[in-house]
Amino acid sequence: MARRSDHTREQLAELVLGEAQRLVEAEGFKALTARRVAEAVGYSPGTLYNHFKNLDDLVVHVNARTLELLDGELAGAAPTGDPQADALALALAYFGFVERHPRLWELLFEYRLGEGSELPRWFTGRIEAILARMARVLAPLFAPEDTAGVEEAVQVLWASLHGIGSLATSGKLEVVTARSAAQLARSLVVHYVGGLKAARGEG
Amino acid sequence: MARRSDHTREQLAELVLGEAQRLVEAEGFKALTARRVAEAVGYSPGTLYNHFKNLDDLVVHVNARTLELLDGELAGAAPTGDPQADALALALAYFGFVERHPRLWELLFEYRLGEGSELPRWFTGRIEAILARMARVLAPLFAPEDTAGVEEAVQVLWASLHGIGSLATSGKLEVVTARSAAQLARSLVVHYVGGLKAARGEG
DNA sequence: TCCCGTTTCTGAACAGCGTTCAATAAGCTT
DNA sequence: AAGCTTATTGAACGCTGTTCAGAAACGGGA
Repeated sequence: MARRSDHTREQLAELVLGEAQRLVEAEGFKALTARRVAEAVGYSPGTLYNHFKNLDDLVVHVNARTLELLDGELAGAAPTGDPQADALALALAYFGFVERHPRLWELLFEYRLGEGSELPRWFTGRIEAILARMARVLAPLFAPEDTAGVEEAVQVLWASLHGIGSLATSGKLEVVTARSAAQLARSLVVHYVGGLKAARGEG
Repeated sequence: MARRSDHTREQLAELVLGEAQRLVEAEGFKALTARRVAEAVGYSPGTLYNHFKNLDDLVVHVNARTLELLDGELAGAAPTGDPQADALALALAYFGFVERHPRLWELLFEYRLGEGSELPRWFTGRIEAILARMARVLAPLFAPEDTAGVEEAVQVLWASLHGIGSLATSGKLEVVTARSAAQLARSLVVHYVGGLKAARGEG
């Protein structure tokens, strides 16, 4: 029996999250089972349920770490003030992350939680922090009071990048063509933001 | 024991697909289990494996039906010759379908097949037929010989619509705001196609 | 040092999953 | 009616998430 003095509560929770992350990166999220995580950390399956409500809860916490990673990646794309160039830099940084951590990205965005599991507020808050990065670079395209316009554009770009990543990681884009996800992202950002600029120029 | 004269091979396969579809529409794709489908059609679980290679195979066939439905929906959006208006009509028809059949759409695009299951060619062919609809309405925006340009634009729009649908059906967009998927699709199409037009005007 | 209350961990158990396959039943042909 | 072919069965295997009574380990006081 693993003795509880081996790790403090928090150490064990971190250990579990780390092994879960490793497991997903190595074998995809279908390998993330209670028994395999338990084996990896050297505790019994039941112990996991003393630290996480259920597997969905564990997944959410792994995903929180992934969001941290992603946010760090996006922080490397420093805004220049040109919305089109900055949005493109964010999009390319995003796909740099997807390419480096495809399976963590899958767990973050493709894993469907069970019916009983809602995303906690602290989690959606972290997503909003990432969206705020995009909002900042797009803001110059809109009138200062038009926050709804910025929000809409951010959501369109965010969802669209997500779609490109989704089809790319599931192999459903390569089936149709070998064109890379990053190239599609470039086309999306260049022309969508171009369309926004054109609309603003006319209005 | 169900007697084999109750249904011909094809009747039984159709019966299975119909009940599987009903099950998904009613309870989501997590309810699509071999035992429940078997119970619904009045046969034993093992019988399913005489008609389908495995559950993934069954899912692919249900999805083929869904693609049929979707294609029929999109056929209702008759092209007028104006790329922007026609692409928008296709996108709105697409989300009309997503709203009417969210769970079939989930099974089609969010269900991940197992490692051993590749999408059959007849299936990807049907998807390409749908993409061809979008290609036809976008073609006027490009030089006649620029098929690569059309292809890229089609894939960008297809993947982006997918992303909007994905975040919408998983509830990850409503969390941030109540703005509807269709409104985001409208913004995407209007400004992306607008950007394409602007780029063509300059080039 | 011993005891006791508290916390933590265990591992067997339960219900469900996809899938396989020997045995069985049903239908067709002669 | 007998034989042959095909379809169906349902038990079985190894997996899954999750629960919980019992056991083990710890911390504090006597």
